[in-house]
Amino acid sequence: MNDHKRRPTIKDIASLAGVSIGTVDRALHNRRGIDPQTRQRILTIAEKIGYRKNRVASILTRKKPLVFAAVFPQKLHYFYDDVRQGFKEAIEALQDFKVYPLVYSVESLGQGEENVLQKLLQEDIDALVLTPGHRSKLNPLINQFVEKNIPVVTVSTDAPESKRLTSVCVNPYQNGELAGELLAKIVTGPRVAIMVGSLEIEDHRQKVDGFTNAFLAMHPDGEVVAVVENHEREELAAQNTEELLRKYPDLAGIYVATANSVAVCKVLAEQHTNHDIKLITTDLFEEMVDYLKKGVIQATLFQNPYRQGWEAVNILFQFLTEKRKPPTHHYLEPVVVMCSNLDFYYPQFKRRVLK
Amino acid sequence: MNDHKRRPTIKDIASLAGVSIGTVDRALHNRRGIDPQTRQRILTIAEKIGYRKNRVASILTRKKPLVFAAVFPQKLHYFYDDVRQGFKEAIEALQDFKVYPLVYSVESLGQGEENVLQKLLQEDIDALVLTPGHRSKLNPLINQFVEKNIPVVTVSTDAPESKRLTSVCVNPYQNGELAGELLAKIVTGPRVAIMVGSLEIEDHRQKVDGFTNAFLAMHPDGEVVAVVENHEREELAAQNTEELLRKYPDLAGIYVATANSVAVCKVLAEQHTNHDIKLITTDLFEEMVDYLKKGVIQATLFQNPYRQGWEAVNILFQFLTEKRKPPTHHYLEPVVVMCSNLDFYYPQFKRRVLK
DNA sequence: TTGAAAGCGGTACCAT
DNA sequence: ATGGTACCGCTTTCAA
Repeated sequence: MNDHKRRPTIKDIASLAGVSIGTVDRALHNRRGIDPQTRQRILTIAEKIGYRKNRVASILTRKKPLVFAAVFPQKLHYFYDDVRQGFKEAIEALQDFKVYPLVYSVESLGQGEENVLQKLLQEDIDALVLTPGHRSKLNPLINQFVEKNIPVVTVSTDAPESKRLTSVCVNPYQNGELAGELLAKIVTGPRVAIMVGSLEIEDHRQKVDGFTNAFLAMHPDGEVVAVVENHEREELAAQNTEELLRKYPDLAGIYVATANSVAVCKVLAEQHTNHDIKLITTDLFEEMVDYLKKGVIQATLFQNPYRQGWEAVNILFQFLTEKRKPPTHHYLEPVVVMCSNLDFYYPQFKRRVLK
Repeated sequence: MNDHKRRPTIKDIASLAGVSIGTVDRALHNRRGIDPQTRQRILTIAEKIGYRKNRVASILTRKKPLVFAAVFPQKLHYFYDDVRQGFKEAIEALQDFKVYPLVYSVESLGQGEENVLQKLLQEDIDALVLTPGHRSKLNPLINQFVEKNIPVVTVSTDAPESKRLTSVCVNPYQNGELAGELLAKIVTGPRVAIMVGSLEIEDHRQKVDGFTNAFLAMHPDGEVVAVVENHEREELAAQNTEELLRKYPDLAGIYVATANSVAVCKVLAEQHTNHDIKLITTDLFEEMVDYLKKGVIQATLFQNPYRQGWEAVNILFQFLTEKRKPPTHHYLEPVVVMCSNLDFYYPQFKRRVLK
């Protein structure tokens, strides 16, 4: 177990096989210009002595840098800025391996992504990270990159029908479940409501499903009395909230499955004296901190945007440098954030850089 | 921002300064045998062109492997096996950098650590990771390693008076706070109790403090009616629990700040019909899973032992390869684990390996 | 004090 | 089809 025996190198293989290191390289990398016999012999030897290539050395000899391109939205700063930051810092940590960032922005999710991707298709990049807004339009574009041998990883949103390598995100269904379980435990009455951005959005629908299932499973006589859409508009969110309060005077909890929860908080903070409504929200940004501390928000489910960007880079790096194929989804854990662990995640959870 | 300009190398510095790369190396590493004038000149140039050494290349030239030694307990398998696993896999991921593990075990925390460390002092190791049991006895030993220029990182427990580089752990006070806040939100009555292993243990005492403060702050008329010690003995834990139930028929919650919570669960599961007691526990292992699913345990605070081992390795690696000094404490986030996010952490949370 | 050169473990390209 | 060798960026040793 405590082995520090020297790792075998191509030289070892070469001398064992009685050939040059050039030939060994040919055999190992399936290059042409080598006798199938010798290749087989070399591969057998390599296998036998447990050869594994030294990535450090092989990277050192790479002449062209690896360029990792990214396309992220600007709007919803609190979220995508963190994704971008994670992306950049992950690359920064890989600088010794000659990895460089090439970052593009679109105004908001789904706005002009095609243009940027078209432009990127001309550039000489080695990998692509993006948050696809319009899947149906983007799928063919994504596939074009893949066909050019440029792996693509989606972040936070997905384009599952495309040939992207993997998707880094928090499983929305699980996220909903966690919210449902938590609210079921906190709530003092059986009736709760859900607010989403839009039920058209797959992510939001899945959160609703996960929440509903978990809440009903955990709460003996629980009931989800309403699912309302705020279409990411503050006034509508406020209006919806007031309506909920009026319509269900005994409402015991609300789960806001989209990031736009501030309007809800405002309404609840004002009406606070009359109702005892437990609020579970999604994501984390500045305006929420006070509401968390004041107890208007009981807990929020954090999706770790910084880490999403970070992980995307590392998945791609591993794929490019050692052909390691990731599973089709790379799910991060949703995190229950309350007052006492807020500091870990706000203003921004800096993953301690590994290596 | 999108720079892929080639990073400057010592060669660049050399030609700019009109010296050989050997001299540049001497200047950069403060080696002897160089004119202070030239050194200064070289350092200025390096600074000006923003030189940063390529760790990949420098590691490649290292002839001797780095040996990372570890001493972990065997008992409390569910916890220390994960720490060990994290330690090993982190090193595995660094194998291209010629890092090798040297793992020793002691039977349980504080049992015979001195012997093992004495033995290790003779060996040619480059770094040491351990879970110090008896601090007072271990401090001088730890310092001996440090004085031999072998950095030491403590994991999960600490030896703060020693010269260890840093300690990787979950801040027990924060852990307690999180428990307190959570229980305050879940509980249906004001009176709760705490069970620890022993109040002699700093870690447990801090959890008690953190819990108490947070619970009282969050719960308007909350009251911590008892703090009992189970001395990590099942019978005692069971006995204590029964006593609590008898003495405080209105008990609304229990926080078990030590890992030994199964006995408590058993008692509560039996008495379940009479009392509505919310239970928050610590750590996660097999026997707890059922109790979580049945709702006997409301939530448990996971301390991510796997990641603790992993992080220790990477902190040491960074320290050794780039002199990066970590802060005196490396706190990991305590994680709220309930049914719906259990899968991420059990049987064992495998951090997706980065790079 | 300084320079030159070998070598780490691969890759790439030339020559044979 | 195969061998030889320069080179990536740095460390280390040996000469000068």
